[in-house]
Amino acid sequence: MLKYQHIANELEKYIEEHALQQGEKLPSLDLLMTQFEVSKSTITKSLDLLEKKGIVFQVRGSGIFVRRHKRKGYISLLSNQGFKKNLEDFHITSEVIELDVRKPTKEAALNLNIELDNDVYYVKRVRYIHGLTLCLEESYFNKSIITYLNNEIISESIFNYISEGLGLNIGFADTFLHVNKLTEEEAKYLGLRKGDPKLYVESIFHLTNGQPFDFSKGTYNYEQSQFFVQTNSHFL
Amino acid sequence: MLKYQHIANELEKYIEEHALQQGEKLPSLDLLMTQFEVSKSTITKSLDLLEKKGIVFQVRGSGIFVRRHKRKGYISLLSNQGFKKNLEDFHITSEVIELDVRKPTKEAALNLNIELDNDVYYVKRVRYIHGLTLCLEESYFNKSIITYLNNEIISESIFNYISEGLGLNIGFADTFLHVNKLTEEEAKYLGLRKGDPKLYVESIFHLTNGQPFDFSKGTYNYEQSQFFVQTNSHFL
DNA sequence: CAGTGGTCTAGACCACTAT
DNA sequence: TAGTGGTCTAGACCACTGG
Repeated sequence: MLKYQHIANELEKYIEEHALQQGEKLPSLDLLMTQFEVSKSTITKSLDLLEKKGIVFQVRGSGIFVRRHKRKGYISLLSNQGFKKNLEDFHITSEVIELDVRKPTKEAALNLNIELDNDVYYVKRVRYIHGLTLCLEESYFNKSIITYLNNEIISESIFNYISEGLGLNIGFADTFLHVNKLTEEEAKYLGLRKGDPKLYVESIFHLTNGQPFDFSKGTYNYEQSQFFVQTNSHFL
Repeated sequence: MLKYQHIANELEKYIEEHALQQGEKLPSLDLLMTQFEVSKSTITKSLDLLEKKGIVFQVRGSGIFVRRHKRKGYISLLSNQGFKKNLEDFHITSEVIELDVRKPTKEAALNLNIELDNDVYYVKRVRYIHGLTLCLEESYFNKSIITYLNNEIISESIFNYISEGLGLNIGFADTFLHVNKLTEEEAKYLGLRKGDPKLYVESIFHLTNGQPFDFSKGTYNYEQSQFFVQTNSHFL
């Protein structure tokens, strides 16, 4: 493991275990340098990583502080992997409705950057949070990248299988959000009524080399839809 | 201006002016080093910044590539500053409904981390996008930080005034999203009907030193609500 | 195996904060 | 003005990609 990643993990663990709250101060750069026996740049890199993740903020001339909001029960729009990572805190389960190999729709082909006669894995699932319907999701996986899927895999964490099982490196994702009214079919799956509000989410996931491998469309139950996003300074 | 910021700006401008598309390659690190006459770390820092912003992605052993999605008309949930920055592309206007100094609600006091008897500026606005109602927004500004506001300022960009006019450094924000049904009052302001879907957004903005200065609650017109978020590798 | 990006170091110097 | 974080350099060495 890389030094700066290791240090970042240690610091994150430290914050977690000591239940540090927003605004609490971490040791100074100098101290961390000597404690971890690395150069200043390496510590800086660790802290930049934690800052990107929204876990700390650094104030020149003052110190390094914990960043942590107070609200519980919100799902991060960023720490995502089809949301699995923080779903461990959330008891998420899935019911698979369809799984097969087929040709992509025009829309899927466009978003996956493939031809209409290439194969994709098509997955349709209902996902539950604490036993309540969270969303109805359709996914298209580029079969020339994701070469094999089965029922067991997609009931668990697909993204974990992609990294560990297939040895692929997941890079980045683009996510598009709309608010709209439920259709009759969607309402049925979610246990709501036609015309009720929905959050509609499309995501395109890419490997580190930029190739899109997953195009997903999800319709979220508005009653369970509490999301949050952390924004950093360079955006403001 | 810092070197790495300057270089990042130049590269961003270059990508913009040459209308480079997703996947197009930028010059190698070595080339950039010699062109800009800086050390490798400085170039790396520039590129890391652009990567954070979702403008490029780097592939070890291969090169530096432009990252850019294809969809138009989406508002970034991150490049926000109350959304002003990318609103320049969007012709946003505001109508001020209320502006006064008052005591905060419990909710506002909690989120701004102040006492109930401290003063806040209260601002209520309807915001329009291309002349259509985008959202109804209520904001609470900590008056001990934002010492003065008037109608002219809040019709323009509040955040610009805070940085330029007041010389304050805006640091980071936490944003919480819900989907729900419009109340009668909200529907009236947005020109929709009671019970229609809404996106409800709460944001807490902080200075670089971690002090919250603005708590805002916005109700978005679902017909104009198209948002996107870019996720980077360290989250996946 | 050549080219390209990533990690890490040691150290100089700068900019801001708190007291 | 002491303490603390931020920028920048020059260079060594590592890890991955692609022909």
